[in-house]
Amino acid sequence: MTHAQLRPPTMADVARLAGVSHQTVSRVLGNHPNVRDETRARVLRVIEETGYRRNSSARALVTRRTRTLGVVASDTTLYGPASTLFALEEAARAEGYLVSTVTLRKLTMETLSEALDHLSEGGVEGVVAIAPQRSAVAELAELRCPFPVVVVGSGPGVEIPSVSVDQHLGARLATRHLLAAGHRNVWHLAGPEDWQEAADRAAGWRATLEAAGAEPPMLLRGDWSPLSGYRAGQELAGWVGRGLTAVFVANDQMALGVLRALREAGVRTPQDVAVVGFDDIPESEYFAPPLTTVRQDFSTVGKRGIAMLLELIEGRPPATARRIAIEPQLVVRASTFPHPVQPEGVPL
Amino acid sequence: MTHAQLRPPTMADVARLAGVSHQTVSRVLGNHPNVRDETRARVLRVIEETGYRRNSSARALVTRRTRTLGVVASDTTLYGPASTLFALEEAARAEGYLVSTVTLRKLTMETLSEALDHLSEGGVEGVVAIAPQRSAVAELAELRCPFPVVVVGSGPGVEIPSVSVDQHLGARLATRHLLAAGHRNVWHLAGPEDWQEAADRAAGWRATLEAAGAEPPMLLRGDWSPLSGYRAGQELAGWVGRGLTAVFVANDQMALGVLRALREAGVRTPQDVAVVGFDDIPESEYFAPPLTTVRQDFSTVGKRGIAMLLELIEGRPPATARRIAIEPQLVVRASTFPHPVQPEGVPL
DNA sequence: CCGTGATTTGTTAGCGCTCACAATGACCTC
DNA sequence: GAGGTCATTGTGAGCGCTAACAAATCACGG
Repeated sequence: MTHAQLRPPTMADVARLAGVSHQTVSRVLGNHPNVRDETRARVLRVIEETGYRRNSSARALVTRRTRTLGVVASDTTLYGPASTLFALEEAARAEGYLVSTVTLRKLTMETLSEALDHLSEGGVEGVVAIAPQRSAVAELAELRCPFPVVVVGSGPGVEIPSVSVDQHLGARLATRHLLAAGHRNVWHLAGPEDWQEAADRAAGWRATLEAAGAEPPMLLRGDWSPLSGYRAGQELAGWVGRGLTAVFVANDQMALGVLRALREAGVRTPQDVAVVGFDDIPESEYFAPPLTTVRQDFSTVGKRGIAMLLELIEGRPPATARRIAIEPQLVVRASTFPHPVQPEGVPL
Repeated sequence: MTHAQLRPPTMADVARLAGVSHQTVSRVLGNHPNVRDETRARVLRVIEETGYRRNSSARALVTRRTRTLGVVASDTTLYGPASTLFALEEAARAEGYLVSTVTLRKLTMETLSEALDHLSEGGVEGVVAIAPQRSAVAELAELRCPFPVVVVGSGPGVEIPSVSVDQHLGARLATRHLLAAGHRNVWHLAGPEDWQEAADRAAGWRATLEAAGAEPPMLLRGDWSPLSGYRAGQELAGWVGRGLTAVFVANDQMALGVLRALREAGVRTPQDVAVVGFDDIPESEYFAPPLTTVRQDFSTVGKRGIAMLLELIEGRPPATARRIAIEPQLVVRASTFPHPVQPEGVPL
């Protein structure tokens, strides 16, 4: 590894060594057509020899393009945000952009504003916010930003360009699956009230039950963590034998906690209580029992999010709508019985 | 949200509006002491009104500091890398640096080299590589880089500055715990051969057994995934009753698969076979049964990694060694029995 | 052998900022 | 009141690059 020579070579250095003007070097690097092959080869050889690299700051200064995008995220150790982050970076890199990330411990107006400031200092041309909390997104709309912002992971209902998975549909798929398997009713362990996704999933669950003529039972709340699922599971165990036969849990991690609580209470899954999760984290297939869940395509979310942001940056006419919803998919495993009895008409 | 005015205001604009020279504006922004309070206030007011922001490219061009660090990672949906990434970004931001990430699907010489190129184009001042694979790290040492590189997560045995958790110690803690609980021998499901961490954990396991006078049994290999753990678990189940009473699994995800396979084979944990994992992912506490495992402090890894990189960048005399190993910690849960019998002397 | 147009190369002027240094004025000291 | 110090402000140069334009070179038909 060689580095830290006192002064890295400049374009002028390369030009001198190759016996051309700096502009010719610039043309070679820019793949300009009107350069004689022999000249190009000579310049490239000198570049190779000296290890020359264009100074990105000087370039950005004159072109007014930093080719850097920002991403603001939180909870990146969770599967969903981590996958989204990954997909965003990959999509941006494919377009020749660099991605700078700021990861927040908690998403509030201050932290969000600081994050945007920090990214702005870094000269990003636009920002994608992985912001699943409603309050944060609302504030995002207020903030005065010198660059475009796209929100990812917060459904519609915001005034900002957004890309997200159709949570309402996912919840309908999950609930319908349980009803179709013969359950008369479905309980729901929801995520934090402030999260758009949690609200959408709860709404989809409620709508499906009502459409099927079932009275939605008491709604429980967790905070996405296995622990909160465990606590809710203990409460749910108390309702077994009193009408509880199926639970739709708003994410897989909480479902894991629920499974443990039920198991410890002597409740069998799926014989006594069927459980459906949401996310399809890699571990879900190996839970006890393997978890039926709803899979989200984060990769598509990332690609579409970057595509939308670039449209905004480059001022292109919008090729797509400013609000995109991507379809999730039900993955059936052993924590539910697949359609043992076809019950009375469940509308799709 | 306001943006995309045709030309953002420059320092000269602010200077004109405030009736001062551009240099005075620069001084205000740089918190220079010798500016009269009244002048400073006037300048700040104009900055506020115009929404002026310093052009980071122009600044970087003249200061030769982009205040941007790069991170190369792979498998960022795994708990370990994701946590490390998070910790790195947080530590860098605390020092006023921006972090640009490149996430690789697979870590090879080409992809790594491309990633460093991409970051270099973006003008990073240094790079942290979350590179747990030995081959990749070896190549990193060969690559000619115009900036310093620090490796994180690959133990010692590389020629590059590195920060990592002491995997050997972690494996010793796990194995010793099982021996201390009365097991005569401990099996091991290792990670991929190419991974430094996998090798270190296997070495620690072997060393502990040999020190205790036990003959290390056949070593199994997985690829970190729950599925590979499940397959290995099926094989392990066949050895129950033939000397297998304890397994040390090289990560929690594989341990999850092992637990499922054992359960399906009618083997009870921990009564028939005790299991220890590695990582302490948030889910481990809710496995069936809750998993005894080894916790790694990724946050410290991140902080130390950034600290080391900044030392290298700023050419400071090394305040710390160029190879740092951080102590992991055993977390005992229900998948093992804690010390029911104190067996013949197990050396620490 | 010169004019015409295409190709290839060089020259100049900034991009917006910070640094080094010069200039100004206020305030002291003897 | 001359000379010195300090705090405050301004001036000019230049970081390394690209864009626009100017100049040189070449091919070739008349």
